[in-house]
Amino acid sequence: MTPRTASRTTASRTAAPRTPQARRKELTRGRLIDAAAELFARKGFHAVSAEAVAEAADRTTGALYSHFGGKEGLLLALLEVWKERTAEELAAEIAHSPDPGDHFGAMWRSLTRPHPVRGDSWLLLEVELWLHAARGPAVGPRLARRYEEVRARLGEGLADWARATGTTLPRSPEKTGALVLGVLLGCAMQHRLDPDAVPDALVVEALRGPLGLTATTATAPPPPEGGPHDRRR
Amino acid sequence: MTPRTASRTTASRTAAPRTPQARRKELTRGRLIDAAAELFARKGFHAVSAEAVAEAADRTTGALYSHFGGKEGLLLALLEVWKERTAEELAAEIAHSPDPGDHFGAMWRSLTRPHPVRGDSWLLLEVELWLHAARGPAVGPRLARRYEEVRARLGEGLADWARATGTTLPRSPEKTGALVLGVLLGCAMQHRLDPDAVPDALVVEALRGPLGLTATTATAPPPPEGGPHDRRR
DNA sequence: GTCTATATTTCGATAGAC
DNA sequence: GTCTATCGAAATATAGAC
Repeated sequence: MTPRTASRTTASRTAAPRTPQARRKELTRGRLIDAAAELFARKGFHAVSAEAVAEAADRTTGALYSHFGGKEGLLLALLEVWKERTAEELAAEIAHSPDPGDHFGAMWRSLTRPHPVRGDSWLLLEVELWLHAARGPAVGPRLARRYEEVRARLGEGLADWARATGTTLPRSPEKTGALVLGVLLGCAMQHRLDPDAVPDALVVEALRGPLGLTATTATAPPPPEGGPHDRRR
Repeated sequence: MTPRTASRTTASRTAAPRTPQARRKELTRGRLIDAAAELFARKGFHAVSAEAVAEAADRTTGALYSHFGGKEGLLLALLEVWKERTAEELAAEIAHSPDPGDHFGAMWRSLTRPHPVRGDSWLLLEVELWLHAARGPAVGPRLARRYEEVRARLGEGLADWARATGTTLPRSPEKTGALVLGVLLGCAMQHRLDPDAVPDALVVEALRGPLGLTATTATAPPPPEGGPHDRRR
């Protein structure tokens, strides 16, 4: 690393910039993106004015337009940062706990519980971005690539675990990742509206299905005997 | 347009009204709600003006405010109609095909394929409404009740099927419905961004998991032999 | 009940000073 | 690069005619 100027061109990656101006620039960028993530998640993209975002970031609309060209550009930049962050967190989480039982529980909790840094708006932003992606061709392909990456990482992590434990995944890693991600997303959305309807244990146990494991495990006792099912909540 | 036959019996229910004024009123209501469903789904609630909705319904903002008091009221009315329609369709679908194999396939296709009457914006509106519900206390409890009803219907339909075939659901109907709905929703959202990543057969097969059926069935051939998994797309 | 017209506010985006 | 000031457009909601 040469701590030289490299004044005009794009600074090397997103590492710490050298000059005070570049520092200020990156700081402003980060503050605007963070504020956008918070506000877009809590109120929605179209319900938030560019001025509100700038104000929340302790900047003005001028800075916002100078950096991103407008609200739409800010959204795209947010998507990229969002993508990187999630990939990093996911990789760290997978590397951390090799047991998919704890792993699934951790993932589920990270989806449903308020996060210390990103608050409880994680799922809201995820869905907000999905809506924009499903509607417009500008955001669509980018978010599609992100989901593809998440599926791949997830699937490979599970494949590694299966290989290590001698098991065999019943499906390709990509398809396994798609199912796991689908269950997590669909259940998290229901959980958000009615937490009691989707207990933690239910999701964690159901996630074993895509891995080819039978659902009968230790956590939940099987139904007593003749009754077709229990109606306990 | 003189209302000659004032057959003013008590206007029973939401059936066809008697007087021309009432007819016109219900027609306007319906047109506004349909236009709102279409536009809210395609562009989002906050991105659509009240005037645009009224225009698409061949009415004016005055009529909209007279009926619903504003855009928010229109959204709430839409939610109620939406709830009834989905419940009816779901009940009809369940009653129609008793085999859950075909049943799941039909449900999945109805989620992912363009519908002749409601177009391809079904999922978009569903997610749009979810976002509003997750954000505001006005919409939240209403949509939560709707999901609860869908889970109950779904679960009971599956419990009936299980009882008829001698099988036993590994979980309560509510929990089974929650899992099935979760898989459908989460997979449909991925499918929307990248249809190839979530093949039809994958979802239909995976939906057997929550029913307690083993995944190895007729549709998909098991992996050849020693290979841990195939990487085919 | 519905329409026309409008009052009031707010938004997105830009120009120019520093 | 960032801020102040501002313009034109568009939004919500209302008032009054029919």
